[in-house]
Amino acid sequence: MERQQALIALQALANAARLDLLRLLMAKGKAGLAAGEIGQCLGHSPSRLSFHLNQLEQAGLIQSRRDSRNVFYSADPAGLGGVLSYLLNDCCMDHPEVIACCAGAARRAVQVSLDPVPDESGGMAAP
Amino acid sequence: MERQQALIALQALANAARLDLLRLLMAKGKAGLAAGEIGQCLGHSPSRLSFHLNQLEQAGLIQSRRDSRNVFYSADPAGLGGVLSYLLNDCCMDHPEVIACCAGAARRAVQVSLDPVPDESGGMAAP
DNA sequence: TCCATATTTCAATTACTCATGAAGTCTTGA
DNA sequence: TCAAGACTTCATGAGTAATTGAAATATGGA
Repeated sequence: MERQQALIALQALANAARLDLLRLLMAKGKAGLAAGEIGQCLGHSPSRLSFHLNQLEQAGLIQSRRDSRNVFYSADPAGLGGVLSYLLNDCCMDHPEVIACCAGAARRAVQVSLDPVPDESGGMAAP
Repeated sequence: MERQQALIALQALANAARLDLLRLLMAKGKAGLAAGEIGQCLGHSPSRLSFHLNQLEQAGLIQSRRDSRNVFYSADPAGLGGVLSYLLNDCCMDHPEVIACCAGAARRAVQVSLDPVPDESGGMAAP
């Protein structure tokens, strides 16, 4: 991820309404949630909600798909992953202490995403 | 790290000048850099620089100490670590796919900071 | 076709962030 | 104690972001 893209994503994250939104969508997984349901969950007006959803989508942090009358929004894990990766690798140059501070998460990360790999015969991580 | 604190840190990060600042200070390590030198490196006016340094300090991302006439600023690795940890753990609930996206960093993280992770199947896909 | 539901867009307003330059504080050395 | 250096703070103005409510755009069903 490039600096400019990371900056856009950080700006998207730097807002309470949007952070709540992302958190909710992360919890809901791939299926996501219809805009109306999100609005009910968080108590936002339709236009306010639409505004923030749009910001998050522009930033590559969420995705949308239309299903009949509803528009379903879901978190894009790669988007947030990219931001984290940018901060960790590029901005901090993998500074050991930064890493140590989120090592709990990082460790689970490795165990979750890397451990179950049986061999490397062309097999990639299965996300 | 709590949501409110994470939000403040994200707001601090969501600015090009401050991201550059943090990156520079990360590179300079514990010793840090005097405000004047930073200003020369990045070409900011004193008041502009002071404004952004203050934002970063309020957010817990950098620290300052006075040494004679100079004020030295240095990155606080725990601060950024906290934000990353918040995003990874609390916001994403350790979502495997998010984690996979920064697994390269995470993996180095674990290797650098923690006892060895039991994974010798070697060639993981580096994202 | 007409209506109801779901969501987005628009315009206006308010609130906030950032840059600038002048003035102020702190510290050191003459 | 005075002057200079190194920063910070303050006041102002420009630009940007966020909220609101009304109007517009889809979509599906009677």
